[in-house]
Amino acid sequence: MTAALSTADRILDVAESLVRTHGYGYSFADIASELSIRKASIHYHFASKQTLTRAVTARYRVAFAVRTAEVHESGLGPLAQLEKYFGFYRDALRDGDRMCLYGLLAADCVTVPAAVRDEVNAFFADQERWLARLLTAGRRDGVFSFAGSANVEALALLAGLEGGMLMARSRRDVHGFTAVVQRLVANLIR
Amino acid sequence: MTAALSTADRILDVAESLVRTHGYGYSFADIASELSIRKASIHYHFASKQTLTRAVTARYRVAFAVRTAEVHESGLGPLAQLEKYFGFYRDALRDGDRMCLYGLLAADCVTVPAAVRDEVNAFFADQERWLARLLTAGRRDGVFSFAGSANVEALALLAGLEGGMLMARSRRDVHGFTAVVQRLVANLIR
DNA sequence: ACACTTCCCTACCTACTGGTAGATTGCCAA
DNA sequence: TTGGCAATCTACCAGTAGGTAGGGAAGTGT
Repeated sequence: MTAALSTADRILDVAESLVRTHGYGYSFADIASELSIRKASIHYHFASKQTLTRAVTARYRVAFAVRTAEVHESGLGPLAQLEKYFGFYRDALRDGDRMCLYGLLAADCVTVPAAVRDEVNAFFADQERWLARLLTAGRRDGVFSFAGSANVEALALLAGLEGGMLMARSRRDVHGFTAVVQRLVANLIR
Repeated sequence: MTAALSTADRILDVAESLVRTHGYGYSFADIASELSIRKASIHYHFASKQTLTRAVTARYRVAFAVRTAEVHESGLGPLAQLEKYFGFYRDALRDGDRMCLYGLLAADCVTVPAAVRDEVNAFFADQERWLARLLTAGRRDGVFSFAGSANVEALALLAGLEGGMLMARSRRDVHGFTAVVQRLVANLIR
């Protein structure tokens, strides 16, 4: 039997979903109505919007770190690991108007408080590190082929993923994202 | 002697700048204070936020089309044309917190009115078409090398550009964008 | 039985949003 | 001189934003 979610967790869930559609422009009123509670109750659990948003980003970042670590320790080959990793993004894009939490918050980086922006950039740094390690290992094994630094290649892949999600969502075309991802992979293994 | 800008043009200029920093979350109050006029005066020239935003996007899209057409007719080789094209994005990212108008509006695609979203997607379609044509010509001439459809390759390049701008702005790292762009080019010509 | 804590509520605040009504100003033509 | 138009203003609207003060209900430990 699963324990009922605490109010704080339910707030985090809804907030995460709203950030992934509206970015930092999400509203407390929307969370409250979704959960059939009052706005003031949210402030009991999370003092401010900044606090709540940071909690959402931190939680998501940890969850993502767990999943990528599992892939790393899976014993799969570099190519299979990369495809699993890309699958995380594709899954995030599916169902509804959601996309990557951090991509949207990066778009709102002028509005977002510094503490949240730090969390966003920390996420990107995490992903860059993880990808660079995988790329380095894959090149050593002769699976991947690219010129220059693995860090830049990792950054380029991330840019392709985030930009691909952004455009696919706007155009309501998930297939376009899939095609872009396939191309990113193809460019690495040829 | 240059004619003084009309109020409508000055509103468009400021609105464009604000959209490129805040996305659709820009405000009439900010435009008014920047121009030392009242909010109501903006509504005299542009009936609604939707109208103004669409005017901004349409103007920008035409201006961009003119610049890309100039590159196309410049007589430059495919590689030089591509680098000039990428330069447009790099320039847009420079000075301040601005980035590509359409990338930000795509991020706000849930909030943005349909008429504006159509304009955004039309821009992406323009760019995809222009790039695909250049890529096709470049591959025919033996300058570019890529597998599969030129349309998908064009989409992947656009995704890399938009995502690269997004991340570079959030991380306050224009150099990272430059590195990503160089990598995009390198992946094409090897 | 009592105090304390947790949790959520009602009611309210100030600031700001896009938008409207109507008066005012200044120019230009008859 | 006067009428009319373009452009801008003041003053206001309803709606929403995040946030606060304080009350009440329920449970817990003593």
